[in-house]
Amino acid sequence: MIHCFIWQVMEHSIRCLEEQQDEFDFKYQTHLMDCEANFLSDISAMLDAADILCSALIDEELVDWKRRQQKSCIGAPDDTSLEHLEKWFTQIIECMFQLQKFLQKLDELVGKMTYDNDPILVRKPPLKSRVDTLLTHLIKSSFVVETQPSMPQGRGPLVLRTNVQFSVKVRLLYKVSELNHVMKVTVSVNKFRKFNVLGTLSKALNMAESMNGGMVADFRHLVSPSSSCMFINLVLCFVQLSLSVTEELHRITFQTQFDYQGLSVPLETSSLPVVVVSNSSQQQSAWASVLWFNMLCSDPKNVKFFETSPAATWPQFGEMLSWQFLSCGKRGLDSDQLETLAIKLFGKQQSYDSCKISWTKFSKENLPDTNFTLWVWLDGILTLVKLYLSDLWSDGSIMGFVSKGKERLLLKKKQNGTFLLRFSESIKDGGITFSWVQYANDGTPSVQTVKPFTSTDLKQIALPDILCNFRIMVAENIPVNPLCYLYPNTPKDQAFGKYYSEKTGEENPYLKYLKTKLVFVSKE
Amino acid sequence: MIHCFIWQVMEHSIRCLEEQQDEFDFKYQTHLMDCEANFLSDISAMLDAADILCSALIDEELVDWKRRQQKSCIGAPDDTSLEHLEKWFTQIIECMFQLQKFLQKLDELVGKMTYDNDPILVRKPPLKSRVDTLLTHLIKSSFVVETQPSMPQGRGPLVLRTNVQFSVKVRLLYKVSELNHVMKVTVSVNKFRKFNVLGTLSKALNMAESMNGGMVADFRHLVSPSSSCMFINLVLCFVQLSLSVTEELHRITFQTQFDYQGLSVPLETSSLPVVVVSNSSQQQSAWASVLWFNMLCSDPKNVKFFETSPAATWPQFGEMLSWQFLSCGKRGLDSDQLETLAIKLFGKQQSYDSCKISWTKFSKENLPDTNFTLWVWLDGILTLVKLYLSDLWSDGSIMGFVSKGKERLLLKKKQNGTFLLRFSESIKDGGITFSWVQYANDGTPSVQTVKPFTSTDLKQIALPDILCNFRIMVAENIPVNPLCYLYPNTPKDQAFGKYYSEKTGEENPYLKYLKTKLVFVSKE
DNA sequence: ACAGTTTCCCGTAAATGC
DNA sequence: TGCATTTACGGGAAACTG
Repeated sequence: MIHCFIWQVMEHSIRCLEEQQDEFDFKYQTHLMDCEANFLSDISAMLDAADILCSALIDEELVDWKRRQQKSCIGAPDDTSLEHLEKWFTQIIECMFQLQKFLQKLDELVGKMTYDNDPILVRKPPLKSRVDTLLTHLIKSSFVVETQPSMPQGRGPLVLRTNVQFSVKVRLLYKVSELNHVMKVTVSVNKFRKFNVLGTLSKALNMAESMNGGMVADFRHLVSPSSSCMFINLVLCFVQLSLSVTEELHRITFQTQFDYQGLSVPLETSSLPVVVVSNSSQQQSAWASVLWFNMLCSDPKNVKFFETSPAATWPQFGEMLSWQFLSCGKRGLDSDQLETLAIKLFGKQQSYDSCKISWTKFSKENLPDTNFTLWVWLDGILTLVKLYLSDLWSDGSIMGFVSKGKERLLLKKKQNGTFLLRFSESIKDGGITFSWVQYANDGTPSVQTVKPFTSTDLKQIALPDILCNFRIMVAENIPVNPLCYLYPNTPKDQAFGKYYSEKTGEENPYLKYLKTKLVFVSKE
Repeated sequence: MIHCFIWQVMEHSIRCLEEQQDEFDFKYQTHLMDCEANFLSDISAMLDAADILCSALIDEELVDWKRRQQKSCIGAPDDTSLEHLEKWFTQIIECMFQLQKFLQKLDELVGKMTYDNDPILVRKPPLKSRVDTLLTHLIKSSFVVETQPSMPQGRGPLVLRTNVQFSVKVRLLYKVSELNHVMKVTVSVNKFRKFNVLGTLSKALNMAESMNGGMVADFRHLVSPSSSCMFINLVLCFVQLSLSVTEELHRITFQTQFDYQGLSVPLETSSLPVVVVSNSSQQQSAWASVLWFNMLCSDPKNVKFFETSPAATWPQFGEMLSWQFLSCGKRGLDSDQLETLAIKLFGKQQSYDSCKISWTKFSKENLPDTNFTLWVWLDGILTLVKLYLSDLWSDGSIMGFVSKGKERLLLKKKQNGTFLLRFSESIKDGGITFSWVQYANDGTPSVQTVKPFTSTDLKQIALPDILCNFRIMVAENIPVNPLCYLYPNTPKDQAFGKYYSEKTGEENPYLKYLKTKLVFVSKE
């Protein structure tokens, strides 16, 4: 909303600037001799307007975009398109170049016929310098990382693995075809540990490679070289003593030179901090670091972030968690689910807004009665959802986060055969279980829970099929399926029918054989 | 048997040679002046004996050992220890060096006091030359590849993968501690395709590294370099047009220099042909090539072996197949199983001894009514046996290769619930199925077969557990296990009971949960 | 388009370092 | 010795290449 308004203002301001310029142009053509002083005043006024525009653009819009990009990296559904920014940067920069040209024309005129006290002699140089400063500032700011470093199949950006390709896009927000393929960008990685970028270390900005027409360079490959350490490394190691590899933040820096219209500006930008791992077993904790950094810190240069143990408020943390589920299963966490988690973390409270969770609690200390951390637990569930449960999760069929006590309360109020799906709290790599209510002959309800299914199980048989075919051997040795209604009262087949993979078995060519079916059974 | 005899003869001959030498030594000390001529004759006689010994050793024993090594590479249970050969080579070479020394001593004597027609002047040089020739021949022959190139986790030797380490041992059969760590060996690979050996291209022979005390060098890493082709490659490509990568045979050659006791001999030896693959998906056909080569060809230099389409006789082929099962499951193929295969290949015959199977039939042409070759079929079964059935296979509980017709005949003669295990003929990656006989109320037997289980199934549940828990839902919806006796009449639990993994389920910590069990069921 | 071949790289296991 | 980190590489899939 606010953005829309700002955009309108922006558009309007830029149009004004352009109109001013047209007017100026007209005056220049017709009345130059008469009113030089006026022109200079006009230019000055235009620069005042441009100053304001620039700071709106660079200090607000661009900063906002960078924050949106950061949040988007960790799963927030924010818009990160650069369309508007590119348009504005291009227009303002074009205007400034025009102004620069007018000032040059004035120089030529001055050369032809000058007189004492000519206001141009006195007032022009500071104007020219203002234009140069503005242009330089604009162009420097327009060199940005459009797509943060990421591995093609990685779970998210900003986690890189040695000896595996990654790509990153840098671009100029000033779109001018003359510069296409001309600017060479070089990359470097700060070397806490010993990393080198392999492959082409410099590459030309290339308009064609960008999806939306910007100028782009992409780079690949990070390797641990075999060269020996330098002394400087030892010092850094000392400073970083307590940090693990996945808490080491690295900046990938891009440098290039802007040479155009007589203006020469060295450009530099850098990625958000990246975490470098050597094996995919480290990706889980690497991603935790990326989440934590981008949730809490907007300064990409702050590579010492993890030296101070930073804490998050519950609202920040809950929102970030919700983004993770959004990324993995196209649905965030609802308020009940979030409350279950808040109670798990802080105990029952009036409000959780001022509760804080530390980095240590998130990813270092084990949860009570387990040998894994909060993040390991949640990430196991996220992985399970992503790989095997995304349909059910996005349907909202999985209550997921609900305490055993609350589960019992909920089910006991419902009809026989009502069940719900809940994530295991005691399984490290993600487990999902179901509980159902059944009534004894005397009408007393009892709630039963099955041993949680893990990714190993779900790889074999999809959860809807498990629910469909689950049987309990009752006393007479007759198998019975105790699941009828998904809580609160959706008939099982209505909730899951579309995912049953049954009908199969026909396509197999072994018609002379008896078909077998793999099913889970329980003995009561 | 024959070998034992030869060994005895060898031992004896060497002892004779040594005794002759002692005698000679004695004479030399006491009567030299008297009977030079006799000495020369003695030396000559000794050389005659040594000649015979050498050719027995080099042309027979060493050749036999090399053939045994070749067969052992493809799974034959042959002994490939080098103990005896090392002993004999060492003893003979030591003798020869002694002789050489005596002849040198004679030189010194001749220097002191010579007379015309001294027989030494005339007869000694040819003797010395014979000693040198023999020694050179012995030492050249004693440089051998003790362990053929293989990857640590490879399925067998002689298949190497680019960018994966392999090791190979070369050694001298002449054991002399003075040479330990002195001889540098260099490796090279003939470059049909563009391979380079990375890492240390030369390495010192090292006594310590050998398990049994010989001298050993091992090498690692084969990589495809990025350098461009040479013209010569084009020519070779043309010649090799119809050969696939896995039919390209490469020789790894080792060179070194023997310098000892004034004798200097350049040594060279090479591995059996190796097949180089770039991905494990090529290992199957690579191993087929290695099998075929080493079954049929004893000339390691014959890298053009696959240019002529070589055929094997059924006895050769069947034996080789049996070795494969021996390697994978500690039991070869019995005559019934081999006959089933022979019938499958050649139809019913009186004798299969003169039947031939071509390389094409083995590994190029698809089996009738399938889209895979004979080797792909067999290798799938071998893999299944190795990974999931080695116990049952080595127990002999798996009949495996039996035609459906014969199966029916066998079972119909047996009591109700008799079953047997058979490999699927129609599944590419190995499948095993069971068939059982059951009698209708009127006493007519019928044979039923279940859909084959593949490695995917057996990864989930071991075959003994499948047999134990298999149920058929009979009309009243009551599950019944139709399997009672393993053919001919072993009670099921007696054959498989020791492998049931049941009793488990206790160790899991989810006691509050209902335990589930994954089982295969069939509807009749 | 396509098949043979290689490259890429995930994830397990083992090795290495500290 | 135990834990943190890296290396090795099997095997599935994608990319390459004639």
